[in-house]
Parts: sequence; structure tokens; C-alpha cells
Amino acid sequence: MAEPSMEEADGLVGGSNKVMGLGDRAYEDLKEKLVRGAYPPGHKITVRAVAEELGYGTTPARDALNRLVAERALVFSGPKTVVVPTLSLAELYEVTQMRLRLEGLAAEKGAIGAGSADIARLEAFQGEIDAALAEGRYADALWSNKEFHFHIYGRANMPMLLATIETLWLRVGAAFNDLYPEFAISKYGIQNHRAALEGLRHGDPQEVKAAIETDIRDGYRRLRQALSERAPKK
Amino acid sequence: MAEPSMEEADGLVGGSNKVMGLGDRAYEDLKEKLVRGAYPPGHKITVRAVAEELGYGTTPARDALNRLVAERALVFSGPKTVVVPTLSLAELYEVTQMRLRLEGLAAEKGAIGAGSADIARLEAFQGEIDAALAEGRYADALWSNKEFHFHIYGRANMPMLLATIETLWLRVGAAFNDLYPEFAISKYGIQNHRAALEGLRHGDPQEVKAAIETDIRDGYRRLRQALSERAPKK
DNA sequence: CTCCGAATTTTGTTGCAACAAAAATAGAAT
DNA sequence: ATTCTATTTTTGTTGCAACAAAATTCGGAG
Repeated sequence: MAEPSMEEADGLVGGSNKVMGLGDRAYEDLKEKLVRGAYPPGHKITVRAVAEELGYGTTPARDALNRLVAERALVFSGPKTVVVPTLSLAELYEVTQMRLRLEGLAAEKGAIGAGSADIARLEAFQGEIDAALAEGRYADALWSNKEFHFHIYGRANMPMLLATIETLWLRVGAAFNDLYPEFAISKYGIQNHRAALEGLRHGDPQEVKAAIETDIRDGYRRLRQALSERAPKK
Repeated sequence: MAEPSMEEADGLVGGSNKVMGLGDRAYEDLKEKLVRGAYPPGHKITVRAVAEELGYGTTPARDALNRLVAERALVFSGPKTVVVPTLSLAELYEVTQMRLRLEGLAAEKGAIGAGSADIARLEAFQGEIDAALAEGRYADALWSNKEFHFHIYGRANMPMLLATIETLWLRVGAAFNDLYPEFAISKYGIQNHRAALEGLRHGDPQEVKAAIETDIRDGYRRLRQALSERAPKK
């Protein structure tokens, strides 16, 4: 049973072979820290700081930064300053629109030919989400939520699509990690996931697609509200 | 009248400010060469060759290569070898599916609020396409075609979306440039563009979206056929 | 207390040499 | 001829120092 493995080398390895250099390692490390919310939005990230923090030289650190900037997981606030991004209302809307199309596509294609093994796996993820949520382990719930989504997307066998979706998740993850936990998942999310599972059981890709889209829309509403309630912050 | 400017610094500069270093220049140069078909698919690209060819040091050349690889405009054929990619049928299908969703979105949003100035501009682009086509200047036709599409997309004011679409165009452009000219545009394309213009005049975003999607689908069919007819090549 | 400008520190970039590893090449054996 | 192996060349990566430019700090003027 082949694991979709969203833990692969971030999408660069799309079936090709590439030696993992320090630069890629640094990229993975930094990405991990970003998505885990190690730095608050607005925090300045410098090449030398990353180099020392991760224990690599300045070249790999620079490579990682450049890559993250290209993916917009980090943004310039000045000619020479990169910071963890903040998502404006407009940007959140834009990312959501892209997610709807792209993840809708991935869900639809991924649903085709899904078997009971997939369903069992997804139910396991959902169980982890429920458990984590019940115990207040929001970070774990978020992680399992990601696994749930990407297990479906991964089945589509569309590496480019998957990589693009991942950058979108990284974009919102990095910007919202400071307030995400409380808002990210709720009974709505659970309900949408159950709907997706139903669609999988029925062998109806459109039903799965619709459920995922609703999930994205629900998340958008919550994020949007969180954003407007967020104090203008000194 | 603000120019949408698809000639901007490749999408990195999404409203932020960033100093253009040699690395970015090298990236632009290489990208240009790729989209112009300077290298045939399968051609090996090395850091030092690029450095000398473009007249930069090895560091900027390496930066450019890394970035192009991250965007999949260049791919690894071995642990240390990057080549101009070939698009498999599966990859062409994947790119097309993504283009349909993303460019459909961009067309729909870009159509909203389009005025007579936009229509005039688009008609001018179409005129250039017709003229170039009539005279056999396929490269120019391709260029004007790109301008036509991106003028609409640019109106949507969605920088992330636009950057993503551009990488998709680069991906197929680099892989197909050797046989693209004869197949890229035909009376179908013209007809689709006219339909898009009609939608713009009616102020009907859905009509524009449908026209663009048909355009993408027509192009896909032609490319697909060209791909299967392509000799297995020694 | 605020604002502005000069001095100082920090920071990204670039070229380069050294190194390890991969790719190309040449040759030998079957 | 073909395949496999050894040798040679090519190639990407990395660390580092120097440099120009930007960010920050600090004072002083209003």
C-alpha cells in the first residue's frame, strides 16, 4: 500500500532524482518552523540568523530563504528585509479562490477509484483529529487535518498540482499560526470531512469535491472573522 | 491608464519592493531564452555554462537555475543534471487541468468591470495576432496571444494567481517551443478570442470565462496530437 | 515629545577556490 | 559490436571574505 507521502522532499522531487543538499535541508527546517508558528507574522528573517540557528553555512541558508520568498511563504518588507507575511483580507480571499479551484480539482480526481483502504485511513485521521481536538492539542489536530486533505489530494497523482496546493497551505499557515488553533477546526470541519467520506463511499467524486469546497469556505469565514477582529496591533 | 505589465519582475515583486540583483537578471534572461525555444527539450543546462553565456558569476547563475527548477521550468534528469523538460501526456493533462481552473478564475475576475479601453487594447492585440499569423511570424503571434490573455488576467488584481499561471505557461512553453508555432494558434483561437471580447462587451464574466476555457481546451487538443505524432526521437 | 539627519551596524550579494560526487570517456574483455 | 570497468573531466555545493547598500541607532534641533 503506497503511502502518498506528503512528507516527501516538498514537491521538488516529482518523480525525478535529486540529491538532497544542505540547502534543501535548511528549506525543510525553516518551512517546518514557519508552519509551526515559530515566528510571529512581521518577524524579520535574516540569512545569517537562519544560518546560525539551523547550524548551516550562509549559502544553504540563503538558498532556503530565496526559495521561501519565491513561494511567497516569506515576503519583502524592504529592499533587503524579508519577514513572515501577514495576510490581508484581499490576499486571504485570493488564496481561498485558488484553493477552491485547485483543491476542488485534486479532491475530484483523488476520489476516483478510492478503495476501502483509503477510507479506513481517512477515518483514522479523522479519529486523530477528534481526539486531538477533545484534548485541546490544536497543533496535532491541524496536522491530522492536513493529512486528511492531502491523502485525498495525493491519490490524484498530480505532482504539480499537489506542490502548488502545498505552497498555498504554507502561505496561510505561516500567516495565521498565531491565532489559527482556536479557529481552524470545529464541528463544521468534522461535518465536512464526514460528507467527504460519504462521497468516497458512494464513489461520487463530485460529492467529495463539494464537501472539500465547503470545508474550505467554512475555514475562510472563520479566518476572515479572526482577521477583522484582530487588533490593529501596535 | 495603468498597464497590467506582465513584464514585471516575474511575479516576485507582488506589491513589495525588492532590489533586482544579478540573480534575478539571470533568471529573467534564462527564462526568456527558454520560452523563446533557445534550447531543445532534453538539452542539458549547467551552472557554469549559464554563467559564461549570460556573463554573470556562478552564484547568480546558480540562483537562476534553482529558481527555474523550483518552478519546474527545468527538471532533473539525474542527481546533478538539469535539462529542459519534456512534457508527457500525463503532465500535459495535469497542466491543462490546472490552467482551466486557474485561468478560468482569472478570466472571470478580470472580466468584471472591464471598460472600453480594455476592449480596445485587446482588439489591438488580436489585430497583431492576425497580422503576425498572416505573415508567418509565429513567435510574434505567440507573444501577442500571451499579451491578450494576460491583459484580462491582470485586471483581476490577484498577483499570486497571476504568478502561478505564468509558471504554467513557462512550463508548457519551454517543452513545446520546438513544435509549438504551427499548432499554437489557428482560426479556433481567433474564434475563442472573439467570443471572449463579446463577453467583455456584454459585461458577462461567465461568458468570458467560458471562452477562455474553450481556448485552453482547443490548444490542449492540438498539443496533445502534436505530442503523440512526435517521433520517439533517437 | 517628535522629527530629522548623520554615524554605525547589519545585511544581502557576489566571486571564488576547494571538495566530493556524478557524468563522460576511453579501453579492455567477451 | 557490446558491455562493463577504470580513468578523467565536468559539475553542483558550500564556506568565506569583501563590498555596497540598507536598516538601525543615536543626538540634537525645533
